[in-house]
Amino acid sequence: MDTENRNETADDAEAGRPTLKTLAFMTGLGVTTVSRALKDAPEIGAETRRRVQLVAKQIGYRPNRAGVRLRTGKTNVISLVLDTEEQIGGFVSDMIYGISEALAATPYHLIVTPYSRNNDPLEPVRYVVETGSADGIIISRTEPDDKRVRYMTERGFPFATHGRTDMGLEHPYHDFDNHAFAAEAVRKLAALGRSRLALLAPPANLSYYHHMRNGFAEALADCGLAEVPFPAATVDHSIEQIRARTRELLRRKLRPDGIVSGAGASTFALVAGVEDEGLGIGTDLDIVSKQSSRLLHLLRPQLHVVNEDVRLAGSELARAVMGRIAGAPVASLQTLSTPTTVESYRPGIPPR
Amino acid sequence: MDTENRNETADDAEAGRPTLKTLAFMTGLGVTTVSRALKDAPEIGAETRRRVQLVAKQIGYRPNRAGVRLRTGKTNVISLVLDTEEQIGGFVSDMIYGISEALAATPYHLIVTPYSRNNDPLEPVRYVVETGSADGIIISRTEPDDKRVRYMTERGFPFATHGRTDMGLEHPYHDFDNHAFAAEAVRKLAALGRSRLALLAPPANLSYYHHMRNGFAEALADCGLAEVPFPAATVDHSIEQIRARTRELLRRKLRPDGIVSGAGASTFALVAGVEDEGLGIGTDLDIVSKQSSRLLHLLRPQLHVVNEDVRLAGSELARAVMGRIAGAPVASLQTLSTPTTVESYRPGIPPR
DNA sequence: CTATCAATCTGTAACGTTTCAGATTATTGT
DNA sequence: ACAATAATCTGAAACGTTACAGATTGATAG
Repeated sequence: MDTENRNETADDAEAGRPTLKTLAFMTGLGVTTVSRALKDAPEIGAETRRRVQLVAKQIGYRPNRAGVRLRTGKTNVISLVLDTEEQIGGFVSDMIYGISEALAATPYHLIVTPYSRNNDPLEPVRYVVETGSADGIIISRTEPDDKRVRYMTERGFPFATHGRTDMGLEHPYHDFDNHAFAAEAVRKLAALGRSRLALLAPPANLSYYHHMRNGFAEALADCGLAEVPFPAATVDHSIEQIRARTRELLRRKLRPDGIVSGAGASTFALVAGVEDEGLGIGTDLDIVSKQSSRLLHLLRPQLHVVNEDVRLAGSELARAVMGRIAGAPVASLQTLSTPTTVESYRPGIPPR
Repeated sequence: MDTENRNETADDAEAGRPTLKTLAFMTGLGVTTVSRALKDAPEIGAETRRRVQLVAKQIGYRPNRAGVRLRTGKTNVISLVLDTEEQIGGFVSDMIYGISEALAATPYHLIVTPYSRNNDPLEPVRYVVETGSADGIIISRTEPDDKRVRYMTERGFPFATHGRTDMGLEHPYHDFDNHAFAAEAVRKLAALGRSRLALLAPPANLSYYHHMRNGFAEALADCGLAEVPFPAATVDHSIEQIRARTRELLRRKLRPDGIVSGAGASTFALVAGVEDEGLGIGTDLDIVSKQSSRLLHLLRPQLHVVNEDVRLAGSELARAVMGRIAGAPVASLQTLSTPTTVESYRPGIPPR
């Protein structure tokens, strides 16, 4: 037998990164056999399998991603589609860390696909799907009737959304229970004896606007409290805008004595506006705010906060897309994160 | 001539995403010609070139990345190597936005390669280099004598660092001038009549620790001021730790009347510590802090701040790696960002 | 009129992987 | 002893791209 010339000469396997051919040469097997042995295919002898895998481990074989991708179409990439107009707040870092965490023990890589809020949000999604540059997509800023969700669903492209939709389509998602958050917040303010509440809400096109608004409205009704409308500002506005609008809000004849804020960074502006008007947090009015980074109690200890774990959201979303790719039932890929109870610190007493 | 059967039949070019073969079929040319026409190779007729490019644009041809990558080894990917233990502060978001901005008009994609600070920082770099999963790398948390820099330099692998090194190796970098920042900060405090200054510095292993420290020390000497040592805390410590250490610092017999803080998030903790001790910012002592998000003047208007544009850093770094990949001279890929002058707001007066 | 040359174009092979359709054994039943 | 079968293994082809080494044409020079 001409072992000498079975799979090219030894030279081929010499330099550079080991490939299947290298393994084939070293084991004396065919490249096909090696390929199958590595993925535990059934028709490979137990000993051969072990032998191949041993050698592969020894020489540190890593499948060439381009080869796999070209042949199979599988990219082993998850794309995080990001709005780069995102306001201050660092929300995104945690999300990325969370995703990375979930991807760490898998062959998946994370690729960031940016878009500007001013452009069509469908554009980056279409790009990824059309060019097949990822196996799955994670999107945020989800809308009740979301073009992107429809697009990907129609094409059977795996994805998970940060936030739910409301269009009769089942798909993987992770969401923070903003309904519960707002309701909790209102009840807290009620317990504090506040009665005229305002809500600094998300922009009205996003899904969680409705959740938060409904939770707010329901709890308001439950507790018999009144709303002071505050439609002029959303958590998407700039710090300066929110600050200015807050001042206007507080100059009304019937100003609120309690505010629920949907985002940590916005609360910075809110507080500034309140104090610009010579009012005191915890005295003239109370604020309950959601936050993702734990800075608010350092801003003003009198603030009441509810923590949103965005890192967790990232992990969950990554798990969800991977689940979808692997064909898991969608129902098992939908998670809702329940807000913690409202945390309050007594002024002057540092938290544990 | 058997045009009928030149490059397979029409069927091949029918379904799915267009490839070079599709274009070859449509134009009646060979696949090689099409490939060259698209990249403006010299030996292609002017008309042919135009014709091919027109058709390509019309049908929305996009080169298959896996094909290119397999054939040429070029990935068209930049890897951002990230420490996922990063403290609060959202620093990373801006960096990513900046990089995305610079990559937007290029064929490059951004991939995030995470690592835990507890593990070997060389590990993710080695992974990328060994598997060839990117054409270039961006790293941060640069050290004066940086293993990663040495590793990549030895292998001729393109990279850019956020922060400079000091090991006699030329390489692309972007850095914020922390020396100038610290010096500016000290001068500001001197001008405010402060005389005993402390520095909340970065961890001592990082390059910019030395820059900041030296700037601090030099300006201190220039102004004839004294230092109150504060080695117990760094900007990498947790909020709680910094807060506690700050309290200890302020309980010393000779406490500082001015503090320079190297990071925005740390300043939150610093302020809390100061106020825990019953001292007032702007009265008992002044603080000059660096910040990347513009929240500090909302925390306490009395704070003096210098802004670091991390988004810009991201763009510059991306440009630098791409330059390196394209073979630009290293000297042209080293940028230093000069700090703005110290911004101060008078209490109660909202900033423009 | 032929040889040379430049200008265009072309097919083949290769990158590393997986799938397909066998080929080679060894094992079994009769 | 022989065919049938199961258990292993195998080469060739293909994914889409680019580099290499020509082929074809028309024009130019001798």
